[in-house]
Amino acid sequence: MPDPNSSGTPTPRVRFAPSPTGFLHVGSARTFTFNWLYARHNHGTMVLRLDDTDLERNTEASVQSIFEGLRWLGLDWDEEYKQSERLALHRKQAEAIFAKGLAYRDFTPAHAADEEHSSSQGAWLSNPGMRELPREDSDRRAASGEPFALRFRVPRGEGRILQFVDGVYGAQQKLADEVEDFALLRSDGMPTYHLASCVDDADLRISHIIRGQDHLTNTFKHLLIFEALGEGVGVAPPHFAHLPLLVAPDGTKLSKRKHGPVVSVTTYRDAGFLPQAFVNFLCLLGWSPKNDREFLSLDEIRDLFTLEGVNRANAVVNFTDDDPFDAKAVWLNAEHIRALPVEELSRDLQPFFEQAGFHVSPEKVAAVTPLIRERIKLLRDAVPAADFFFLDKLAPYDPAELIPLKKGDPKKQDLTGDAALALRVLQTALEVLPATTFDHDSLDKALREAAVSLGLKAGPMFQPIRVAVCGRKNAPPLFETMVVLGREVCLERIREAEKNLQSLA
RNA sequence: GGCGCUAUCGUCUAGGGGUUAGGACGUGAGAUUCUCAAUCUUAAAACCCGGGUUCGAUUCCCGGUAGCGCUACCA
Repeated sequence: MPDPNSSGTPTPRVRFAPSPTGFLHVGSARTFTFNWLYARHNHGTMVLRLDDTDLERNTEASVQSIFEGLRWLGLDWDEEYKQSERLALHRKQAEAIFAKGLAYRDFTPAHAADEEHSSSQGAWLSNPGMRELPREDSDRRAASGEPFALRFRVPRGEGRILQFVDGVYGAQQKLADEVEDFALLRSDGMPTYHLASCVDDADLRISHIIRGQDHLTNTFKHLLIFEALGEGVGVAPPHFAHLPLLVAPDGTKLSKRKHGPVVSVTTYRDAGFLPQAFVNFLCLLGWSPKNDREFLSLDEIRDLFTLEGVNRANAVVNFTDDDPFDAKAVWLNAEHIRALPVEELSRDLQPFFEQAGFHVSPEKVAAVTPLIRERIKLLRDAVPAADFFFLDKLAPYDPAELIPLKKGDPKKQDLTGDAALALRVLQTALEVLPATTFDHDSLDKALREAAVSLGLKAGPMFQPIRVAVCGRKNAPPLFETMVVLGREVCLERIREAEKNLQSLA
């Protein structure tokens, strides 16, 4: 790691600050990923901070599920904090801000405030009665135990302009008069998000805040808080960079309530996404390497990642009712599956077979993996793609499948004649196979020779055997499949097929 | 309502004062193969609208429209 003092710019410190109110959301996963990329690209520090100041909604189960999701992504972090353990600091800072006269106590009961705000036509900006309440009255009421919220005293009537340069959206400014007197402390004494987050960002010396664009306008409030923090002139605010939001096809922000499990990273994991594929997909939503490449490894993304590459428009995650996954995510997953060494893929596949009830040896899975690798897009596809390798007895299938169809004209099928042909194919296979070595080349040679002797092309020759052996028409290449299955299983299944075919005729 | 942000194929995006507006996914067609898949070729598919500025705007500016976000004692 470079010495922060050796260059003009210190190494960045970024943070990901989820609030544990449910499972890890794909939007959160992307925010985490972008922070991680920024940190690792710049040799900085990644901080994970649980923003759990909302006691009502936070649960331990959610904390666990967020960690689970983050671990699955395979991205690490360097420091870890829990906001709820830092309450003393938040309160102390709130008091300091109050002591400076930059905040005031608002004794309006919470529910009453709600009504007032919603009934007022224009935007609610402040509570003049409370903002102007003399200090002695305020102290007296507080001392008597009357509950109050602490509100920031936003500068008014001064024409004060709040401004910052966003790393993605560029120069931003807003009149302070248009910012409402937001709460710092709730009436139960707990800090709000705005206060806790800024206090912690300052205390943890966060240099860059990279977060969702839904915080863009909140940033003006945060600027005010940073200014109110610390001794004299306040604390220099960190750099801000806001990320375009991930939205559903209906254009609204992805939400757990509205869009269900499709917004949870565990849904992707359970369906058999590879974490690197998922991360690859996430990065392409709102960021571009600008080199026409889309299939990228994590290392490549990390090397290419810059804030300049971040787009400003919201990105649609294109799922439907029929298919919960964006087609591009699925395609990328298939690409990453093919890029994986067989041993690794085989290891990743094992739990999916187990879960489907196939208690099969790793050796068997390893043998099957190369045969299905190009035929699956999600890891879970491996189960239906490979089940016939593991079944003792094939599931019943339509014996008519054993009969090869003539191309282009399935209706003019001479069913009985073709059935007889298929039967001869199977019988021939039964004659040839016992004497054939079960490796690819020998099977290839033996069966092709048999085809010639029957006056058949490869297609009509192989289909009956394939269906007999796999129980269906679409399957991996025949010879490799037969090798994995072994001679005994193949012969047995072909005999069974022969029986089925005879019963048909 | 107020304030802010955004606007290129169906989706993700590149681009940028003069281009045949590029790529990817998906979709259609074809090739190849023992089926499927993979692969290859190919087709259809976009600059929100209106004004400016300019010799020339999709690109710059303004306005409109639309979408999104914030407007909580949620984060």
